[in-house]
Amino acid sequence: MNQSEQRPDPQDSLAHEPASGSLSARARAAVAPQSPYLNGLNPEQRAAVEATEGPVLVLAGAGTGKTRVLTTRIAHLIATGKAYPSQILAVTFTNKAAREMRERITSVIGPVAEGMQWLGTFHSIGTKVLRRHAELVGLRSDFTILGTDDQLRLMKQVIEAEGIDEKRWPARQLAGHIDGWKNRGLGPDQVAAGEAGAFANGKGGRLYRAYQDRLKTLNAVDFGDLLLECLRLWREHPDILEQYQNRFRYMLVDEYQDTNVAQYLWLRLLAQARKNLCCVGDDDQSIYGWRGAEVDNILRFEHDFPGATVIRLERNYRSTGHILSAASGLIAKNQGRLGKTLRTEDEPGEKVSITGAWDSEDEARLIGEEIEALHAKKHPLSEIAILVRISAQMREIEDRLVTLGVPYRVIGGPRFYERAEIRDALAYLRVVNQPADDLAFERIVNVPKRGLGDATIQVLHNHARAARVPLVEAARFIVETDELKPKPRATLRDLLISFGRWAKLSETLSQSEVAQTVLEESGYTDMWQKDKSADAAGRLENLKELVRSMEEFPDLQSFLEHVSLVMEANESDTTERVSLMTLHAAKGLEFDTVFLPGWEEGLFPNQRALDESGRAGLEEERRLAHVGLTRARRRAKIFFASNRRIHGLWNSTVPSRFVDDLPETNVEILEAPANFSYGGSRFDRMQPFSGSSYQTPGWQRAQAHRASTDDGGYSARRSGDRRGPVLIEGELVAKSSGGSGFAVGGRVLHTKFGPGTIEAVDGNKLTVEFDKAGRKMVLDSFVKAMG
DNA sequence: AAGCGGATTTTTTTT
DNA sequence: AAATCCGCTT
Repeated sequence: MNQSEQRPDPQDSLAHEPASGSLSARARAAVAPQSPYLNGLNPEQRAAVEATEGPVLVLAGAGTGKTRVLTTRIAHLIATGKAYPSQILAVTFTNKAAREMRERITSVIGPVAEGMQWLGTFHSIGTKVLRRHAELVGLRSDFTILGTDDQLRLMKQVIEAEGIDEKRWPARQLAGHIDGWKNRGLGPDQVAAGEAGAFANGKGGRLYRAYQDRLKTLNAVDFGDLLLECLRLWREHPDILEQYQNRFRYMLVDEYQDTNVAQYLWLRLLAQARKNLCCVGDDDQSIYGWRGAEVDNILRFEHDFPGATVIRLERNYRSTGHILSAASGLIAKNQGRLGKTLRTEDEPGEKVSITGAWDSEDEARLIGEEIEALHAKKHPLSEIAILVRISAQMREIEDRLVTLGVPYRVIGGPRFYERAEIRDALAYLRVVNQPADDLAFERIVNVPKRGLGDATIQVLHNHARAARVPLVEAARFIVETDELKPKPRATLRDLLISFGRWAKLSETLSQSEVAQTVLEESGYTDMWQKDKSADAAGRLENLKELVRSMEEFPDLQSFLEHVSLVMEANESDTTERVSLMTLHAAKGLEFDTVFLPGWEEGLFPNQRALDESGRAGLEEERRLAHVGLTRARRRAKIFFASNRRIHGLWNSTVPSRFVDDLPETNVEILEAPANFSYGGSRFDRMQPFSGSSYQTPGWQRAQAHRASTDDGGYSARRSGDRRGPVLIEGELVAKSSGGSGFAVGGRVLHTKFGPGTIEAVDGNKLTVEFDKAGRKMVLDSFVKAMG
């Protein structure tokens, strides 16, 4: 990064004492007494900017100007001379957020902001710290950062080395455990024995330790280590911790609700000394609990940092009245929250619409029609987003958009550097750069296929382990023996010669030229050119992009660093398109019009989230709904379908409880079949949420299971074997199903499932044994009584 | 060593 | 329905 040349700045002498009282600082403060950057802030925002000393928690609801507060606060610290740019630690979660913040600070106070060398993600800052003190935690400063795939490969090796059946105890699962431990700041020695023992008959802790040992041998770390090793470093070397505590006069954290325990500990160590820690976040937007984020961190802030100032930003500058009230009403149903009430001075605007569709295809069709109508009214497509709960919902919507010729773009998906072709290309470069990189070598030794399969690799491994040398070294030895069959032996020899040649090349050619050559001569480019699958062209495109982007870096080392932590696909596509993404990917974005399909029980709230995390899971799902709604500036449109195919099977579904959580005055029901009438649906849920009944096997699975195993007669069923609370019946049936009067034993005809016999009546839901389709639960409006 | 076919699995995703 | 994985065959 560019270092600031503007003025003397104690950037590299960590021991240099702060200079807030210095003449230069005071002089600089005097230059800008008016602080023009503070203009236009509302009182709360201004308070958040000016409360520079001590712990501060800024609870910033959606659309309340959070980023503005954060950037202005940094500008304020610098402009008033309270700190040099290099003395401010500013942490974000994504590189994108870090980049945007840097840009915005620059636009407020100019290029001084370039001197903020400690603005970045937890991981990039952790990397920086570790590289400086690598030897103290048993690494060399040029350690490599492993991606998920390398990690998995390594774990497989560890599991096998311990003589454990990888099929019974999959590496993926172990990776999950280790990841979880690292998220919680636990090293191999700190994991509770009972917990570690749950994996592989008590070998969990041992595998964790073995994995860490292997990482050290390879001079590698995984993402979790970037934080964990910092913790260890600081705990074991208080003098070094002190240097950092002195350096970081002010600390800021964005999206605090997403921090995990390790990150919390990391921050706490640093903040202990000066306590100038400002955390900005929104407990109502915590949606990453499933990957270790602890909402508790934000809920407990005042407790953890006594004397903390808490500032609430509740003025929303994004959405119109109805949307905001709908979102507020929804989130108010959550128990565990600090409580904020968003308000707007904007007009009420359109109500949030709720549309019932017959099935998911119908739903996609309705959305497509509305988009076309909006487009016809000159609504820019780039201001329209469709937010889904799970990626699987995208396909049908994409199909529809393609049919209609509506241009769209999918946001999210696999990251550029996670793609196989990029990882492969990088692996080649890693081996050229550092032949001892076993993981990289193993990855590409047989890509493209050269006939060096498992058997050959095994031989290499055996020698490498016996002689305690890297695989490449072992390979050099083996090709001189006759241990391998002639063919693989010759192939391997050729490959080694190639690597030698490429390494020489890198002395004279530029990095990107070397990459180009390696990819061509190794046959890698060729492999994709011969590939006839649909995405082969895209992959070649990505490889080109990779080679091109290398030109911007002085050496391979810094490029690899960049790529393992930062690199993203370039999204410089400015064409007019509708955006399609998951709700998770939508956080932080906003659009004029937002479509929210799939608000059905089981899908959203997601059944699995409920099964695995109970009430906490439900609340996180509700926060997700809240995030979805608050993405909309002027129009939010909710959809649900009565039939949806899940894993290839048609299921009839029931509107999400979140639909019922919306205040009636802020919504309008469109095209809803009679029985979806809003007032009624809130009273006749299939199964009101009540802890115990939702605990384990998912309601739907339980339902399905019951349907398939319980083939007893009516008597058993009629005698009230229905689990869970008793539902209000009768009244609504009479009201909504009018003359139909469905009764147990009656014959009905369903548009999709054909004829069947009613097994049970439950409000406006019927359990029907269909002649062809088996037992299903359907809404009575979708069947006709048969004579 | 590689490729086919049956079996199994199926959320959300950053670094 | 689809994609991925695993094991068996060639």
